[in-house]
Amino acid sequence: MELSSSFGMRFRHSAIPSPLAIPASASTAEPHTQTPPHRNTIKLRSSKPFPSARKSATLEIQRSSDLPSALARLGETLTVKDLNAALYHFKNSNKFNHISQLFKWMQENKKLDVSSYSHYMRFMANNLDAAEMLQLYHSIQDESARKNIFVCNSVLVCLIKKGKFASGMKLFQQMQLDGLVPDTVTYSTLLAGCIKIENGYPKALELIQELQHNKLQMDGVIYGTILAVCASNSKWEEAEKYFGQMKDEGHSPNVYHYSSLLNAYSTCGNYKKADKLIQDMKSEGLVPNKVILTTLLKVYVKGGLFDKSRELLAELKSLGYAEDEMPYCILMDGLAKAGQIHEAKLIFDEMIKNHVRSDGYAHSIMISALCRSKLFREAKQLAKDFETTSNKYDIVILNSMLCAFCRVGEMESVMETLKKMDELAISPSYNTFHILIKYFCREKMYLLAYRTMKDMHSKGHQPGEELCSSLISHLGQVNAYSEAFSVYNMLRYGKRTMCKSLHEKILYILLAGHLLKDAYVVVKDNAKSISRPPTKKFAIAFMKSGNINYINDVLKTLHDSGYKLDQDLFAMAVSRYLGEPEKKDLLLHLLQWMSGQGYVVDSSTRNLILKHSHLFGRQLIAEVLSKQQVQLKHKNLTR
DNA sequence: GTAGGGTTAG
Repeated sequence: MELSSSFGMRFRHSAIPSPLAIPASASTAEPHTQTPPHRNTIKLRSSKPFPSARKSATLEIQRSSDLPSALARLGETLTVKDLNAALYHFKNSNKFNHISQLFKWMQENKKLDVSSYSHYMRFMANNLDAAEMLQLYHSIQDESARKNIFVCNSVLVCLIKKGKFASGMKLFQQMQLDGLVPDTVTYSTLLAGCIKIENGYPKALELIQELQHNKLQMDGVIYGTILAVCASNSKWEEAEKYFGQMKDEGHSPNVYHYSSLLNAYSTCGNYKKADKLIQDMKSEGLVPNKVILTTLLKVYVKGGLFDKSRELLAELKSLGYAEDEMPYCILMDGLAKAGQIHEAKLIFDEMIKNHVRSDGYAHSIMISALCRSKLFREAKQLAKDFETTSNKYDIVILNSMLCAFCRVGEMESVMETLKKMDELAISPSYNTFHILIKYFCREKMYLLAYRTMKDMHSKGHQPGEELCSSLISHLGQVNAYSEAFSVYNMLRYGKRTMCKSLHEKILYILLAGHLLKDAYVVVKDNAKSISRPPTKKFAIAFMKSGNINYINDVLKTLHDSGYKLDQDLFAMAVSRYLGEPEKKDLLLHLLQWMSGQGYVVDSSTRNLILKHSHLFGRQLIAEVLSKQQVQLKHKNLTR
């Protein structure tokens, strides 16, 4: 079930309309059967006819408002070079729709060369998504274009910009197999992809090694990129190493290099090194810019130097570098995380007073910080303020608001926020679900919490163990046994690790609900994590009322897991079998198995079996039991 | 006339 359907609404899953949709006229334009009149006449009149005809045709194409028909009329006149120039022209006048129409025509009419592809890919890097770019690349017939360095780099730039590092790397490897010889641009492009990915540093190192193996020289941009990778992976020592190496090789660092090294110092808040770096930078004649000073603020904040941070923020303001919310966000987030929530709020208030541009980050930080400090009413008030003053929503601000509304228990505002999410076609995230499920649990709406978790799971989010564990307990308490088991299974078959005690917890719940078959699955898969008392409880329950066909299996499973079976269990099993004579084979099987494992039935059970032996075949029963007797005597003798 | 690098929330 859908999360939103709990509230009588649905999240839309509308496909994003492509801004590049090509009008049908582009491909279905009437072919012009008539030869344009001026073409032949010019040809006859002039000894150098084409340049001027082409020039006017090029101009007409460039100015055309109906590009497809202009192309149908004049396209033939133009050379590939002219068409490439037109692409360039459209790019300069930001006519991206024309670029795609023209390129499509060039493809259909096979009037394109290597630079048509590389230019088009460059120009459209922001307008095409990764899949479209890949499709375009793979559609290139011309082998020399497919392994051209400009073309390959352009495709890779697009993939990396769209955050598709893995597919970029895969394509890169394929390109090399196809004969591409990568250059430093290729490597800096791929390295840039390592900045944003998890664990990017080792991947960056591999690329650097490969670059060196290919006898390519590291240049200023490569150094800039690896410094950024170091910074985003909190590796300031490595960043220092590259910074020094770069200078040793004669590349003088620019503000980018300084800002990355500075950023590398920020994670650990090493303000001494940061101050020294700023001094070095100034003595090299470089002037700290907005980014440098904002990053320095981050260093001070991380280092806990809040007075110095406030001074620096004042300096940023006086320089006109605090016109958007970022420096305020850095400081207030740091203050809040250091427990100085009221100091943080002062910075926030100052920001509001100064009418600083905001995309909602500041509100999101403050609302979350207030919630963390359990100041829910203030958090809710800010969420309400944001609603009235802004219309810039994203999933993070929506989650912050939702959290605040949930914490003060304002169901109506919660619903409004979910509705807004739906209207804006912003999909709920992992955090959205967590916030809602926690809220429903607090409100004792356990089945709604359960349905929300099902929804979450079906959308590909793996709920956290703590939340699952608490929901399992609550569902158990309200006798929702199979729902509890369903939550357990989401964890069990998810990628996350789970605490061993959960197996016992669900086992008790399943036993309370008499879901013995499910209980057996839990015991079978996790016998080693379950202690003796619940195992015993399970064994007794199963012998009493579990499916008779599985009784032997259960006993064997318990035995194999190291559980010592006692006489009571055998007595119960035997009495079940005696009640259903058609299961006599199972009883015989059990008695034989017992002999094999050194178990013996006690005398009263033995007598009971003998009393009913006519049902099973006296001879057989006598044989099996006497075998057990021999064993018993042997056992007593050796004791 | 085409290509590559830096800062913010959960």
